[in-house]
Amino acid sequence: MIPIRSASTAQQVHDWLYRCVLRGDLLPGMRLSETEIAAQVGLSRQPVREAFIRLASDGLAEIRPQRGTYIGRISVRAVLSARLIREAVESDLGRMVARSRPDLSAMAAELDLQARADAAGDVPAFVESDDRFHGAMAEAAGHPAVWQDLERLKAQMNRMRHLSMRVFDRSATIAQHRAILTALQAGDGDAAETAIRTHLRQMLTELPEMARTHPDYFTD
Amino acid sequence: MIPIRSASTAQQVHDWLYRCVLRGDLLPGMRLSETEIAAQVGLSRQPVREAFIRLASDGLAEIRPQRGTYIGRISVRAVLSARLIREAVESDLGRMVARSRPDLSAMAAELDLQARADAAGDVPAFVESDDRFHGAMAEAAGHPAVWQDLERLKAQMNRMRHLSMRVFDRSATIAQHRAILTALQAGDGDAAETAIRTHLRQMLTELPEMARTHPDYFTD
DNA sequence: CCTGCTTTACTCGTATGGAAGTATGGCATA
DNA sequence: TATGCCATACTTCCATACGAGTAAAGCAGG
Repeated sequence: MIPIRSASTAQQVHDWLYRCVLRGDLLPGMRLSETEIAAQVGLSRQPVREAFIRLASDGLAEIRPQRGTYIGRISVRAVLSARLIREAVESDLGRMVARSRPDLSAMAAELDLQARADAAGDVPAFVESDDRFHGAMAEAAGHPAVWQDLERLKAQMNRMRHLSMRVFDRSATIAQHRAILTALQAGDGDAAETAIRTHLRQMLTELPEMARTHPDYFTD
Repeated sequence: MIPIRSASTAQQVHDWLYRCVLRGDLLPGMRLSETEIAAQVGLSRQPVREAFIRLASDGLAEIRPQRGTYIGRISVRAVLSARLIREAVESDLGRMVARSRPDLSAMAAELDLQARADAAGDVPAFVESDDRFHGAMAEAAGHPAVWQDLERLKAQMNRMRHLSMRVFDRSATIAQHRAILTALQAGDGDAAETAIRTHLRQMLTELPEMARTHPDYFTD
């Protein structure tokens, strides 16, 4: 028999809240009430409370003792750190891919998806495909586990991107992705690194813009 | 008035357990009982349980529903991922330091500490100074927050190092650190990157060795 | 009108009891 | 002896109750 191993209720609540925060359904600074959520999902406070603890560990919520729990604001510093880490790591991964010349059809497929999502104006689909594009590169480099680690760091970044991708030019992102893929297919490590760094540095201009537009969503 | 804000008891229990795991006082595979720990620290089960949840979020414990909570084994994959990420990030940080030529006395001070700790055979002190050495480089590069992020990923790695540093040649580590510092002081970015990558690749030989020596402490 | 205290309602934090699930040992059986 | 069933003891998980601390509203006094 297949071990379905339904996760604990508290874990399920956490996963639900986690997605809500990343998708922007729960906005920075918003208040989270244990009793309120508990009533919504038909549970007692305890599992909800434990879900909040997990959420705080993710850096997505802030538990202020005896005061209340709030959705954390997007930390500019955290986004910049994650960005720097991504630039360094993905540069190395890109070089590995360029050297070993693996199959890159997965990345190409995501590129097509992005074009369609852009045309349809489906922002969530675009952002998710963007993620999978970079994940596919890590996979092609033979280090899928590294992408798992980056996912955690990227949490804060993703929240911003769900906002910024509504505003900024998505076709520019697609062009940058295409440049990366072309360099990788050509096996040109230097060009790949350059393209990757250029692409990820795009965020350095987007971030201050978003922080200016939505000052109450950001901190630091 | 200074907001002392004594952390919640659950948080204190978590911090205590966290240190115990990293120092190796709690060994991989060991069983953690809510009731037992609760009795030890004179609390009820609930705060201990919440501490376990935090510990699981850190990847240091594994909660098996209705079965028990166990200290997680050291994931070889996680260590390799963290190592790859560190190599990429610290290479970039090293280049930044070499370019901007900031004050590096903090790194030099840690180097001295390591020599003394090695002579005294104080392994924990050595490992902690090793950490601060790398942290000081991130600080010198102007990105202390990046090191904060790496600390989380390094958790699994540190557990291994507390084991391996008892076995392997610590003077070799010191020599590698000296090479890094020398390159940084000279402002030689290429040499710094080479030294950093060489240093961090040392782990690629140590890890399989440790996994072979302590097979029941590792997984993957 | 403004200031300061008091009350009140709310929050999170902890303790405890019961429910559901799992592993283990003993026992009957082949 | 080997095997399968079953009762028991143990675990985590959830619900509930109580306590401590905070914040804000109401009110008295200037």
